[in-house]
Amino acid sequence: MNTWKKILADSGKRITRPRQAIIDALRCCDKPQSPEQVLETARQSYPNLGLATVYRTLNLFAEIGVVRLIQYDGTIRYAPATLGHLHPLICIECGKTVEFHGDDDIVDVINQVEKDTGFIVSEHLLQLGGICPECQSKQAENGKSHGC
Amino acid sequence: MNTWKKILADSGKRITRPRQAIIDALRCCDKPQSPEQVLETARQSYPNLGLATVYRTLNLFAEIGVVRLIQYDGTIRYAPATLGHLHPLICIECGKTVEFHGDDDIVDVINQVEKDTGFIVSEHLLQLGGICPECQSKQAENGKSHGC
DNA sequence: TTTAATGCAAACTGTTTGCAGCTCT
DNA sequence: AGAGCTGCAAACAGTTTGCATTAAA
Repeated sequence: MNTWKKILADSGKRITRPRQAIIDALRCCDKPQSPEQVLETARQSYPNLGLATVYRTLNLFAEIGVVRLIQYDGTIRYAPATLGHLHPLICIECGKTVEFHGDDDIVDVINQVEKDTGFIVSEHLLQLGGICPECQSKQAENGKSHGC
Repeated sequence: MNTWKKILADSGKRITRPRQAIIDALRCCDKPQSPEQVLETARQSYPNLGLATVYRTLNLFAEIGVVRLIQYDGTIRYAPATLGHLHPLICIECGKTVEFHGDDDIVDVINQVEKDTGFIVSEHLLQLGGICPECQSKQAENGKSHGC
């Protein structure tokens, strides 16, 4: 069974067509999307979806950990959250987002910071940005398309 | 000379009373603030400051690197940016923000990620959250005030 | 059948913009 | 003196909410 369905069911929420469409929309594209973009994409499979539902659903999904908020270009966007604690790596050319697992490594940073500041660190937000392999190739051969 | 004044002057911008008040407001409090909060604070020293000016000034300051945007509680707030590349560490109890220097340490993470993903990593966003020493003491002695 | 979830539209907040007057340099 | 900056108010965009209806369990 798909994990998000299980999480929803376990928290007493319903699995509905709109919610399916929204999850699919988030997954279809590698980029983090704004609510408006999610609406547009999701309407391809469920045409009379409403924007309010998108907002309500994204908030719900964020609460139960099915999607994650990403600070992207000064605004907050949404991307599916892989289980476990992963961090987004965003291509600054095409917006493609992949995830990486960096927790083990930043433990050192956190220990150092705790020692220096006296804080007890319990949360962290880590995002990286760079150029993905595809865009590196494109740049090398001077192409300049922007795909989704 | 204060650094922000130099940066402003060097980019051909003017040093005005409203801008002074806004910088002071950001510095008076350890917490990252919303534009509305900045307005309120800054009006204590410059009463007929307008909200539009706060927005324009914060945007300008962010562009030239005098303030930094911080994702705090789902919204984006502003804090003074210390020169050099520092990261915010935010107390989840009282909101107090201090900065730490973690670049040397996350170089390892970045190297690993580049090897794993093929990305060339050029930017990073790192924020930590936790409990500051003061709030640890307060918790220990069961106090529960929320100061600024 | 029961209650959560939805779609629509209206309300609301936060942010940007146009413009006449002001102020830094 | 002149360009940049400001305050005000109006415009705008993004997000939330109320309510009658629909659909999941």
